[in-house]
Amino acid sequence: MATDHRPDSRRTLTLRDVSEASGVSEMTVSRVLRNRGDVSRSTRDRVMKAAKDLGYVPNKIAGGLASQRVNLVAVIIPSLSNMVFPEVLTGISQVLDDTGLQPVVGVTNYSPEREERVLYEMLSWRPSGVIVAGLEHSDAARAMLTNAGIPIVEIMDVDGPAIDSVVGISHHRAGQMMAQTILAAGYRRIGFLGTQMPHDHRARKRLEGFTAALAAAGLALEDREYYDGGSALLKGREMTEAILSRRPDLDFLYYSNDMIGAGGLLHCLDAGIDVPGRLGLAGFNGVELLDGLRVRLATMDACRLEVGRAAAEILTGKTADGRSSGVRIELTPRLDPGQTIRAPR
Amino acid sequence: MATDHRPDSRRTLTLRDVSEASGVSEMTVSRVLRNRGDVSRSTRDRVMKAAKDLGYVPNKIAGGLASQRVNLVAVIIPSLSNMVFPEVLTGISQVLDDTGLQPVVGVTNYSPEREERVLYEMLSWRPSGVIVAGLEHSDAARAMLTNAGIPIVEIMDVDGPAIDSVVGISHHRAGQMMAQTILAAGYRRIGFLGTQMPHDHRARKRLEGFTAALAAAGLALEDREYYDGGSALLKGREMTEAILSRRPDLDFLYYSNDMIGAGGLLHCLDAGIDVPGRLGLAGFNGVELLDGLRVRLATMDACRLEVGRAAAEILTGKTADGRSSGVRIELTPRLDPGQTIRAPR
DNA sequence: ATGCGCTATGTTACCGCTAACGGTCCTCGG
DNA sequence: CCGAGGACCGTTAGCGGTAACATAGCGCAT
Repeated sequence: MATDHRPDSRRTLTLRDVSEASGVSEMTVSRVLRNRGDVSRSTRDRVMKAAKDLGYVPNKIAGGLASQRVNLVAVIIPSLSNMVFPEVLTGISQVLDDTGLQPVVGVTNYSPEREERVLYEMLSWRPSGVIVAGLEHSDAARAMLTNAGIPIVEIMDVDGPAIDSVVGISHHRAGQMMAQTILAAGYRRIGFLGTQMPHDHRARKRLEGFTAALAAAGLALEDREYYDGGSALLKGREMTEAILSRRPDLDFLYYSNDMIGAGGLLHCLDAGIDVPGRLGLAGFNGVELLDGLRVRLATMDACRLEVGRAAAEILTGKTADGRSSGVRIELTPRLDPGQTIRAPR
Repeated sequence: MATDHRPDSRRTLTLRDVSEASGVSEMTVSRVLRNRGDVSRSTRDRVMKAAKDLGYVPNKIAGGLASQRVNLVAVIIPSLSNMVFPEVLTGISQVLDDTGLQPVVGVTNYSPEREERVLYEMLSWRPSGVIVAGLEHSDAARAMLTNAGIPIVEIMDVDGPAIDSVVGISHHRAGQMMAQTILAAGYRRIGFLGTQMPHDHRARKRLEGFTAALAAAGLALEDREYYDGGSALLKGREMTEAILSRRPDLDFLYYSNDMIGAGGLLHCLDAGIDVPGRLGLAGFNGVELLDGLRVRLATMDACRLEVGRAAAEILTGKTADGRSSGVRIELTPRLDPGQTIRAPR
């Protein structure tokens, strides 16, 4: 650094400074500041005052090393721009706020390599727990998680073996359920529009469940359209126009997420297409945005907030039996038919 | 914790384990793992192999205490659900990824008390820098920042005195600029729709700049509408309907953010209102979402990505003169007239 | 041979805090 | 009056690394 950052040219404060200022031992100061152990009311007040006057801020680095306990929870998610994950984070924070634990977020950008790096980085801070999105990890990442010696919660997805605890929904079944609903409504020529992300396993599983249900009815997807990057709403519009001009006979479009679904819906409304009569639409995630559209898009809620809360509760031992590992919670997504799937016939 | 988390019943590994496994001193292992100092090729390889085989993960708590350096940058923002902040974060990450520094995010929910708490918590980890949104802080928070002895960058806003460095735009001028554009287009009966957030100082400053420019032209806001919580898009719709039914004579609506602006635009389109002929609209932020609408909303880009990047560059000393404190960067927001402001007359 | 400079490695002394234990009063029942 | 037990506070010994300073070995010019 090129410049000085000691406004008052003092080195940073330590417990010793507070102890000298208040005339007690460092240990007593430590006890006061952590609110632990017996300290008389009078000394407590004196120490508190001294600490505040000096502007003392404890050093958790030193504290963590000494106590072998760190009040951090590593939260590893693929992205922050998806809106789904901030909502999960909100759930986590809600629960963690009451405890001493603090979430630290790492973002992987859907890259296994980055996940590995981020995880390594996080674990090197010796957090007291890890919440990580998804069940798919590199071998190295899996090994790190297994050997970390702390509770691990994999979230968002329950379709596969868990390392320790797991909280989420079955995306396979979610896709299935949506397909069955669509079929029950009489739609038959179905197209899919999704993201070009090989590492979005949950989207993949939804599609697998979806096509499996179609296959069970002797059907297959008629057409697909993928996108990559850019404004999802705009892409949804463009892709919808593209797929419909290619296959005007399609009677249903299944989108891998609500954002492109909303784009598609906007296109259909603008183009004067009869929704849900001639064409049905459905997305996934139950994003708040949809509430603002004139026509409500059919969607499925992935219980993001609840997933976050449950994961945090596991780490804090707030489970039914107080266990903080080996817990498995499968939530059931709610299917909201909105106004873009016609009534079953 | 109720359950055991030592799959292999070993305590967690330390440098000593690696040193014993590779037959060199702990110091040499430390050098290898940090890639610092001279170590022969052969021992380096041996140590690396041992570390990998054991699955050793360094303990940054101990390392940080010993070296008095912590590769963390505290990033303190009001919210994650605003989309603006994740984008700033992206900018920060882009720059920090190349350095050894790692961002740690704290969220304040626009509450000064929470900001103070989060800041205290963050500083207790002794980060090597702080990036904090806004110039308004409690006295205690300001004192902590001043005395932390590390570079501080306040971002998003330059209208006011900075503690150390600052990167952002002038929201006052942004509001002014928008008002002038609107006036130049001939609109005269102007309404405002915004959030009910006393602590969103940037929104407040925009509105102040906006009304100041109106006043300079002898005008004032004709009506206002505020909301609080819920889906911004929907609220935008509802508020727009409400304000227009109350004051059908308004010829322009200025929104405090793009999300409610987009909601308003959708309402107008659905209601068949002539935009921008009879009614003009404008928002703020340049969110990606707008690209997906049939009609592009007038907006102003707050240079979020650039703000994040510049802030991170200051902390890493990547400035013109290598300084990492006392830097001031004012960016100029771009006004995008979109298709909801008519041509100047 | 001598000593210099370099590379490669080891030793020592902490970093700031807390767990664990010890000590000192004081109270109070027997 | 004594000892047990509690309230309160101090002392000691690390936690797992790293900075800073040796130290050992080697090639090479003198």
